[in-house]
Amino acid sequence: MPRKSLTQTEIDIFRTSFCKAAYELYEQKDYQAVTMRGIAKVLGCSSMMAYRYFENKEDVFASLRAIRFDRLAQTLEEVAETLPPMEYLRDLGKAYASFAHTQPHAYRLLYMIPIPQVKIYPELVKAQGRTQKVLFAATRQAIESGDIQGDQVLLAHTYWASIHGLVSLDLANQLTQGASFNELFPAMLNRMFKND
Amino acid sequence: MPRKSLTQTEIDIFRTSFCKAAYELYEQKDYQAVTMRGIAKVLGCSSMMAYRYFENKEDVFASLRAIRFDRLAQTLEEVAETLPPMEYLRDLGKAYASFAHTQPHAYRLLYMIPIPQVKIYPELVKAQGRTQKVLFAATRQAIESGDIQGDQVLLAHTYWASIHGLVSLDLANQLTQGASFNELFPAMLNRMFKND
DNA sequence: TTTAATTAATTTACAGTGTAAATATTACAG
DNA sequence: CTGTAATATTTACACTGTAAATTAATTAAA
Repeated sequence: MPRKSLTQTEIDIFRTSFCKAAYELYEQKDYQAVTMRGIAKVLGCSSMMAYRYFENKEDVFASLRAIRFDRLAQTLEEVAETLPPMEYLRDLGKAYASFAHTQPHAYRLLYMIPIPQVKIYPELVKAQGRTQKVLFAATRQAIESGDIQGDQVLLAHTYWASIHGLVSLDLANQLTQGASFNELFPAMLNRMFKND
Repeated sequence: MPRKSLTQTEIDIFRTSFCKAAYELYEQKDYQAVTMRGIAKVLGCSSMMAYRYFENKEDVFASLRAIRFDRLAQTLEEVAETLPPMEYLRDLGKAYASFAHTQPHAYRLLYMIPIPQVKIYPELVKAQGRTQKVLFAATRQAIESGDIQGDQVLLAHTYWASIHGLVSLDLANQLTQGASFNELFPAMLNRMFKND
């Protein structure tokens, strides 16, 4: 007697297209301009559809974030593992910065828009971990091959933090003083790999 | 015949107390929870008072930002210029991280909350510049004393970016993998100053 | 084929937002 | 007092997220 429930794939399709529309709005304008009603209008459904398949607006953005984190992870995973390991590390850094540079909205979403209670979105935590994993593995390789010495966790974070720092200063328009990212970044990499 | 206009100091007093109330709300909750009506209620004035002495809500936040940037600059300026210059640089880094760590809300406001059209707020640009100036001067000292070699702009940005990167990853809760900021930061400084 | 059941989806409603426009209040010069 | 000009408040509007009420749709049983 009951009406047929939606299959999981049908639900996934809706969630996916909802997220896609949401992200396009976010890219065109900004965070504040993304409204539940606006997204629904793009999809041609009622506003409340969102609340059937998402918890709330924050849940939508958590999904957007998870998707983008996974895409960043994929980008890093696709970097060829050349030898020596230091070259691989450098290529990872380049790929990371390139992702941020070519998709600034995505990068801002990942690191520069506050999300309260990250931990209640396990998919998001998982996607974050996937991104970190690549950098950590590369650092371990470089240590094991003897190219650098030191604690793995420390080295990985130092490397990551430096790149992220430069990228986010750039995206926050803080790189004044006649210093552009494209000049600073290669020089920074050279410096980091100079003597070890 | 006209009613007495407010003096500039009276206007300044209002703007200051309005900003103070706004920042307290921002600290207690978050960006979204700061509303023009809410601030006005704290001050006991009507909501529209804000619009006489501020352009709009964004203008209020630009002021909050400028105030905090100036405070960061002051913190850095107060760091004693010890010798050798490398020690001074290290102390600046510590002070910078300490500011971010003890006042995470302020730091987030400075770097991690998007503000469109920074350039139309000259006071904000000025306060940002004041902060940068200290770091740049210290780097120049270290170069002139021969403690480090290289391009001044590059070195200053590399140093700044690394610290900022670690701080902001920490505030974004991205330092998992059993690595805390308090462990990573001193080790990072040691590494940066090891061989130059 | 009608009917009852049950889920999906929409509509309505509410409290709250930023802020423009209309209104009221105040204080001085004549 | 009265006109004037500045200050301050009130009202109003178009939005927002989302809870609650309602309608629509689809199935299985009678």
